[in-house]
Amino acid sequence: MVSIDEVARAAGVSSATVSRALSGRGHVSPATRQKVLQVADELGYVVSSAASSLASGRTRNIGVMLPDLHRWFFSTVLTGISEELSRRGYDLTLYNVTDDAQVRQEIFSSFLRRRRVDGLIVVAMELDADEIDQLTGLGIPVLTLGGSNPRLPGRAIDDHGVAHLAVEHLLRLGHRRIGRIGAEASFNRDFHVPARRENGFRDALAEAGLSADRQLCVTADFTVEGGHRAAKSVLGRSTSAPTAVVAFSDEMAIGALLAARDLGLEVPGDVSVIGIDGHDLGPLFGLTTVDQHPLGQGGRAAREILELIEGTEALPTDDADADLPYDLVVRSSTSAPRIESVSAPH
Amino acid sequence: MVSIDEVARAAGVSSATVSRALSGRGHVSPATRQKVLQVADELGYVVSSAASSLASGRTRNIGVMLPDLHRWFFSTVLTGISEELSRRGYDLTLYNVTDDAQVRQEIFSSFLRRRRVDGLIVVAMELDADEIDQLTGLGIPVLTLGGSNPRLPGRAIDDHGVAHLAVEHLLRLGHRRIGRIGAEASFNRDFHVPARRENGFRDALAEAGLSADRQLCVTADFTVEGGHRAAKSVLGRSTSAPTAVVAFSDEMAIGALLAARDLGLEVPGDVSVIGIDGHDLGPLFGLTTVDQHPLGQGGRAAREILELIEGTEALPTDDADADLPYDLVVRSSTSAPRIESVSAPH
DNA sequence: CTTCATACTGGAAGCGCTTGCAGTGAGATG
DNA sequence: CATCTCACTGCAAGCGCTTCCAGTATGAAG
Repeated sequence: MVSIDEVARAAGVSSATVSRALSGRGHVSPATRQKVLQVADELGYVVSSAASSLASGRTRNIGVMLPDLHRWFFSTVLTGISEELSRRGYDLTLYNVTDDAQVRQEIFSSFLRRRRVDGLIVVAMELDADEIDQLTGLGIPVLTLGGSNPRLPGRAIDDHGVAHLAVEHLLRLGHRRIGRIGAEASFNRDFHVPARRENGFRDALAEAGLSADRQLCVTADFTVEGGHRAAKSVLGRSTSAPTAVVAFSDEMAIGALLAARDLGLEVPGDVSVIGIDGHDLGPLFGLTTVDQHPLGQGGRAAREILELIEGTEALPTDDADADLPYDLVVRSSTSAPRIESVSAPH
Repeated sequence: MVSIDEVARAAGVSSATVSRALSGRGHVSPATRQKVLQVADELGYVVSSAASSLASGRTRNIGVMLPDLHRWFFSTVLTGISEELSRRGYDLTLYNVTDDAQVRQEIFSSFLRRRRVDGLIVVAMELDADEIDQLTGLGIPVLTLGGSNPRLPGRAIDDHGVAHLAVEHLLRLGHRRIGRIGAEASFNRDFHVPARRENGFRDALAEAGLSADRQLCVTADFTVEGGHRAAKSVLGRSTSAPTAVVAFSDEMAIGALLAARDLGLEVPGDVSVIGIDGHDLGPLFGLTTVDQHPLGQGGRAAREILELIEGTEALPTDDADADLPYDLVVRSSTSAPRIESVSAPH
């Protein structure tokens, strides 16, 4: 492995100058820089991250903490983060927090404290007070994504608004009996997300003079299987089945679509289904959804954490509280309910 | 941030002894070790990875390179690796290689050369000679998974055998017109995998005195959507449609299942479908598959790379060439073909 | 021509650990 | 009792960079 001294010797300068030429910090004459760059390239010199980190305190590495690689949303956000970071020359260290409490504990008390990262992006995790203390005690920028926490800066979509929009869409189509596939509170994941969506769901109904029918509201675990199971119980009702269902994730919505088929129900004829996320498979299933652009969220989070780290100027705080964008994408899984359901004659 | 010297002072020993007590290298009396451990814990001391790496040459960090986080197989393997590594106190740096040739080039020529990792696991990637040179030039253990390469040690399933087993299953059920959803060669991914499965497919047919019908063999991109599209073209044939289809991934098989439904075909009545992988959603779809246990593959790869790095004994080479295990899992997507197809009267 | 500011460069002091080496003391051996 | 062995410990030299500081040269300003 070639060291900075070899480059310095070959270029006829000091190692200090090589360091400055390569990092862009400090003054180096154009000619010298040119020469150093060329020599470094010829020799295949790449700075040792350990030595550089130790001397400078910078690691050029970002940590990403998330609760479950298997959910589409997380792997998509991670992809977005990863692409942006590699474009900017940063490495990515993954902290995949499992349901094992001891592993989780270990991540907070040991892994993160090795000073391996310059910044941390925490995706959709519910953190307790101790954990937040540990994160703030790290002395590095921490950004949350999709799980807002008053003590930590971060971005999230307006979960209330997202659910509200989904329900609104169904109401506008004329639905009045609307089911809901929500989510259970989970040890690892942010339980505020389902709670806020729940409120959006209820408020939208309330504004239309309706109230949520407890029997049409079930919970699942954000997965296709969970959504399938939950939908079966709601849609399989012999009496007063809903004419539409809103699922709090696209994966659950897809599960609901499959459940409807299994039950011999036509979508959207017998029942409309709307999800939240913007899943890749949405087009294939014709799924109407509220797209929250997870890939873009990841890229944006990456850009913002780098801004926090490298930013010469102060953070654009005016922009800092802006909610992330989301859009209703109408496909073929929603339509007006069959005429007999629209208004019950009295 | 507390340093090793502070721990040393508080414990009344030298920093050398603290280092030895915490790392377990060298001799430390039980009493001293006890004391150091206790003090370190009280002070919340965690070793600085940069300083430790620079001094020792070890990083306690493993790199994982894979071509696409979105495919179920990769995120599952990654989960398996991640769990095992965190259990062993290792960090994980992710190299998510995109289709962008420049990004890929950059990963090989810069990112990997920062000496940030003690070992590298390369999952299902096709590497050219230059890239392999660059990997071997890293001076660290490199392990491939699911994309065997003669110049790099690694594990893979017997792809020929896997496809052979899938076809065998269909043949045993009495199928004779068997379609195939294979995969296109891709810039990033290992194109030997589809090629070997193709051979397994053909050989199994040949052993039954059959040959592959070109018109029933299509390719896709390993995704649900791709499988859906491909299956539509094969199953939608007005004449001589296959009675069974083998897909080279479960995601494509699921796509095929959906396509069959869209076409009004019953599975397995009108057409049997079998996949390869062991996808989480297999049970939900009743998908018959050849399970290759990706989670276990990840864990095993992690264990092996650590063995390569820390291993006191030589690698158990007798075991080194063993293929990874796989199993036929029969569910409800395969059955005997309808009687009229079994043997055409002449 | 002198004075100053400024661009550029090199020397050298760390960054916070690990580990080779040497020293100490205690138990084992003859 | 002398000698040896060996577990234990501390000292100090790095690991390969970054960056402060000081020194030189150059051009501008007075």
